Amino acid sequence: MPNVTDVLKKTSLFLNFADAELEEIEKNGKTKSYSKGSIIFSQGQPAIAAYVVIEGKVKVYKLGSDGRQYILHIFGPGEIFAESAVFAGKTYPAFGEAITDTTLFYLFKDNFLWLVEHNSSIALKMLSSQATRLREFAAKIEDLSLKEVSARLAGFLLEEAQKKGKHTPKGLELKLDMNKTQLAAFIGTISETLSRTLFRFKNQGLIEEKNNYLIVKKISNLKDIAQS
Amino acid sequence: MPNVTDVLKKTSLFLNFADAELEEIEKNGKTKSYSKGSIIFSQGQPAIAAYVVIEGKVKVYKLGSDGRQYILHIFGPGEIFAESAVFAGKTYPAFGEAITDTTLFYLFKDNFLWLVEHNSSIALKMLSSQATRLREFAAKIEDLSLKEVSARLAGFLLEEAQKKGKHTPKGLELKLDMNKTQLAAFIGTISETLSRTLFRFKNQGLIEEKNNYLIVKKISNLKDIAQS
DNA sequence: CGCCACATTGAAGGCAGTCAAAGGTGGTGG
DNA sequence: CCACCACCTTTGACTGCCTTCAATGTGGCG
Repeated sequence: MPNVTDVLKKTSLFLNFADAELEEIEKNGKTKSYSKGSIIFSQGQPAIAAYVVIEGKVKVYKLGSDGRQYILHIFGPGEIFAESAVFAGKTYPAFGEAITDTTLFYLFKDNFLWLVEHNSSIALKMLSSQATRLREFAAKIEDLSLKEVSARLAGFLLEEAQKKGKHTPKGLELKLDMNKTQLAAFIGTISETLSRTLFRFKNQGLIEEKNNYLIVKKISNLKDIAQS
Repeated sequence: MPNVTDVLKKTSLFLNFADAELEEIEKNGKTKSYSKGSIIFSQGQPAIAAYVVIEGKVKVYKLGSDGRQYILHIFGPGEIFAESAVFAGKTYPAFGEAITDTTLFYLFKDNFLWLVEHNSSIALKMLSSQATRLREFAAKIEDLSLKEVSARLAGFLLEEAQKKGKHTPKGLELKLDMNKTQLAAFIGTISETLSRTLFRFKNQGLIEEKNNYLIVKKISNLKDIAQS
């Protein structure tokens, strides 16, 4: 397991913090591990803490009455989540689940609020990161409301390729950090439809798939599809 | 036109502010009027200010490539909007348009950021209100992804009825503060589909419509529909 | 090898968007 | 006061994307 302090140091919120401050924060929180598939919090539970991912991956999702999920976000090491539930001061508005074996650091509500209140640098960073998330959500709403699945998938592929694609002779290579059922839930559809849409993209030569790797080949065509 | 100071006093952000502080804020901003249909800002423009509605109504919306709109929010007197664009520090992520004749107060970026930085009470209020908006957006995403139009409409009616419905012998009476085309865009559909769905609700005796007023009659049935 | 979760493929059906046209309503000016 | 016009709302017929249901394929692991 990675060192907790090391990871906290790298979370954007605590960048440039003195060691003593971090030590204080760490002393007031706790560390807990979850095995793959464990529920971290459920929608409707009182929000008792925000979390920093030390190791592993966490999905935050909404559940439909028929059991279908919509994945709002997947968080990895160094990222903080569920802060806004703490600020809104009520209950968690979604579910949190470990999708790999995961270790989390707890920032308990009262301590965290105190920290924000007495540290305007943190407050501003929080505001900025919340604003960014708000922007992401607005984009998601736009996509869901105005675009069809192929456009959403193309948009996702472009974003991922840009964020962490590796250049190869054939195109931008990228590895998904979730399985396809989860990807389907992330772009607001189901695995069958995703499968068919990917097939069409492959047929058109836009992408290629090779043992768990996707190769994005025709960026500009994908951009056209993502537009409309 | 209502008095600007009076309205600012009532915006949640500035509650309990001393007169001198408000005066300072007002001195640093400006007031501007828009006629119905005017664009206040466009998606992609640099965010220069946040706004407080003094009078009128403003819709904030996303535009699809085919011209269809999705309305993210409608703001009325005393509400602040576009703050998060200022915090994210980039461009406006959506369009803002006056849907009635409207007067706005401008909180210019630098002044506003200074204010937040030097006033932890404002920072916390902002965080809380952003968290609430985030929660609203998450609910919208859930609805769009997991529910069909009738469920979204039922949910909207219930929320509105609860928020500002007046009790009458026939049921909860409420007046929409937008036209039906806008309502359609708000719940993620188009006016034709909204019209048909409302017709079905009327047929089932769930609601009644009378010269611009809606009467919500069977709350529990609507709740069932909103669920699934 | 057999189990299980995940992925793919096929067929069928429905919800909702598109296109088109006919009401309805409010505002303006003659 | 009424005629006209622009805009919104409603209704009808049609199309298509996506979900649903069902069956088969695949890969990892005990």
